[in-house]
Amino acid sequence: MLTPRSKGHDYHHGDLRASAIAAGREMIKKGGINALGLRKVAERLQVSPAALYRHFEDVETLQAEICAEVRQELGEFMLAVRDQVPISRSKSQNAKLRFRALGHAYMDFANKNKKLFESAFLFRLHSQNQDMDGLAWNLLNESLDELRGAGELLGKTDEEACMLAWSAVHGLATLVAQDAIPPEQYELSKLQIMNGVERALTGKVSKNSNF
Amino acid sequence: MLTPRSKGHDYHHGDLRASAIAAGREMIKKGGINALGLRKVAERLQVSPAALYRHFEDVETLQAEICAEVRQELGEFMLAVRDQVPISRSKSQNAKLRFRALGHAYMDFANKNKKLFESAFLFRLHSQNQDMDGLAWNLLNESLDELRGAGELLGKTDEEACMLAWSAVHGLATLVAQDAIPPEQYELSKLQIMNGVERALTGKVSKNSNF
DNA sequence: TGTACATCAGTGAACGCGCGTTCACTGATGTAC
DNA sequence: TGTACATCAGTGAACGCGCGTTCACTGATGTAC
Repeated sequence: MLTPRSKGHDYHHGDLRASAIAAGREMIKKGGINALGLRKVAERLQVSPAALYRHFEDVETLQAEICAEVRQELGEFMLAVRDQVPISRSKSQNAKLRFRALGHAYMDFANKNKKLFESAFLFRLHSQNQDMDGLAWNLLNESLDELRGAGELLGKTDEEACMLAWSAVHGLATLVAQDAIPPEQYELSKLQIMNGVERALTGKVSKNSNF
Repeated sequence: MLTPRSKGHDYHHGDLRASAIAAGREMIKKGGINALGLRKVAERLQVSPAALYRHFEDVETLQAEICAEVRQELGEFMLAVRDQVPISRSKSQNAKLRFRALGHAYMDFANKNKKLFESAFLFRLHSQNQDMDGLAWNLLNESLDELRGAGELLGKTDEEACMLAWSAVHGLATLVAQDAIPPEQYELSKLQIMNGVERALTGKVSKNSNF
């Protein structure tokens, strides 16, 4: 169990809110956004359905909070992967490798968490209607700054860089999450996307770009 | 009414099958895939729910058929837009313009039919699990052949071309369909994608690529 | 330190709803003779 | 050309189901005195 009861008393759950989000997450992970239901979450936590209304206004709120959490996770995963890239001597090389790491992480997350990824972008709270917020988006812009600082973004290219990179990477992520790409073709496709994006941004691609 | 009854007899509908698909399409168009329901379709057509079972095995079949129809429409729209491109003297120019037209059409379709586009790729019949079928995909490959024939695809680039073009264009289409892109930013974004893709494929971009 | 009590997080039963699907049926159509 | 009949596309009533949400309630917790 995610939040074990500390004593023999069953009446109070401990942290029902967090448990509900975790349980809902698992349901979405397995069956997609439609597999999430308030009653099912309650049943899974062995709690009466009404109890959840102490923590969430309605089922849509729960849904939205889970999706927001997943988006956050995606960003954190990208961050972690990027920061695992060994530092290169060359500033340019460093910027490029870190940039590629972000793209890879984004697509890998979608590939490993298909339903979660799909759902996370399907429903948002009204406040966060645009994609141009959130950790992932900020990391991309940070990375483009690094490339720019290293002189790897050409003038005209620069304006387009962000949109192209975002769309291409998000595009393959979407496709793989929806099983529109045969699994055995995924790794190659990922490389192709990153090579293509790098070529579009910098005008060339590092030799032997196998990652 | 989509299929007006020819006489005063109400018992037989005329073409319930086609009407059901059309009605369902409208529902998805307005409210997304979840707005589609067998009973709602029946009510809309002033027909008993059970009548639909003469034409569709179950509600999922209806859903899948509508989605397949939309995917077909998307392809036909792309075809139509591409064939409206005036013929250029240069073979290269021609290939590029026709390629760009396909991309624009794809994204415009998604922008104009957000919910339909979104749904069309969400559910497919088991047979058509992969994206690598359908008119849209074939048109892309055709277009890449034209570019290749005109000597506009470089060796290493060639292998990546298809995946990159598909992902980038599909990516923006997805984003705009999900309202993740501010409407006033759409036209510019679309240009940026096509310029980026063209640069990645050909190594350069036609001057003043405003379309 | 012990008791009274407000607070809060749960219960459990019930609500109405809309859904997909089934079944025995019936009205219209068109074909054979 | 008229009638008998098989075929087929509808009807309408009923089924069970699971859903989100509400309400009056109750058990546990922790704070004031």
